[in-house]
Amino acid sequence: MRQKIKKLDPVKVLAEAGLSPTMQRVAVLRYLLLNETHPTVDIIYQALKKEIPTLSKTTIYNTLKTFKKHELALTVPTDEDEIHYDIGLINHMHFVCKKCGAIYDLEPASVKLGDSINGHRIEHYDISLRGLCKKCSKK
Amino acid sequence: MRQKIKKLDPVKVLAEAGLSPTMQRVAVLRYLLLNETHPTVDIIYQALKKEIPTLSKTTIYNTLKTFKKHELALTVPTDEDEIHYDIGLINHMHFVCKKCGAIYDLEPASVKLGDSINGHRIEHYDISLRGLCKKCSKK
DNA sequence: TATATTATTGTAATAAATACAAAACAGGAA
DNA sequence: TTCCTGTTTTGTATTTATTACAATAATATA
Repeated sequence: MRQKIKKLDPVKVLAEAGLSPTMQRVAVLRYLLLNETHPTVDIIYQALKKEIPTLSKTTIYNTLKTFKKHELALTVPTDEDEIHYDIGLINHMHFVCKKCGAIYDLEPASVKLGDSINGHRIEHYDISLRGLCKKCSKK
Repeated sequence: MRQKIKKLDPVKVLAEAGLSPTMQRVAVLRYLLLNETHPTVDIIYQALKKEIPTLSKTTIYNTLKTFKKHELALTVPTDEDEIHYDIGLINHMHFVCKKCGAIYDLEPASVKLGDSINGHRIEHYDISLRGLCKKCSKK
């Protein structure tokens, strides 16, 4: 599934989301499309500063917040204090290793405690749903 | 399911986890058992300071970290910057409202985008698995 | 009781994230 | 093109959640 993702054109994806394709947004989106590393804000900033020397960290924060609102990016819950981001164009499951902290992408599938997926043993899971709650959708 | 949880004795639960039942730990655990509010560190601190005036916020941090390691507590991924905690003795699903931020407990069930559960419309989901990854379990 | 280990406290430090205002940029209209 | 308006980026200053650490207190063990 990553292969399909990697071929997407950041400029087109931004246009479809109704966002102007500024150099900074294109760079951040391309970084998310091409990398499976679930980067933090700082990792993205350090990487892109090389190609855009005037880049500001605030821009990365703004851009990711905008992407998240438009569902182009999402945050991966981990036990660390820094927030990890991933491309949001497909639905993932994530496996986070308790020991080394590595984050793996998995195809959505039903899960049970004690099962293994791709050799990763599931000791715990969080299923977190988002949307409009009953009260808010009545308004 | 909350009803069963509420009747648990914090002292016994701590003993079973191999943790000494200090006044502070009992208070934090009881708070998590009795409240369905998915509190932050600060909310717990403000509430317990009334009964334990010498309480330190660092203790709440330490205690929750210990609880998490022993799987008595878990963190609920939200889009806010403060971490929300919940009792970890049963497996939950959580629904987080994008508009009002409310967090609901749900019974684990299979989910599909666009479905509704208890009137809450699922627009997005994160399935986050934890455990030992393939590499780490080989060592 | 005495001793060793563990837990708590409070302050100081860290660092992630935000607020804000100025400058730069993009896109549309004339 | 040129002007105009709203949007985006930038950089600094600020906020605040979280951690580090060392001293004190409490707990468990012999």
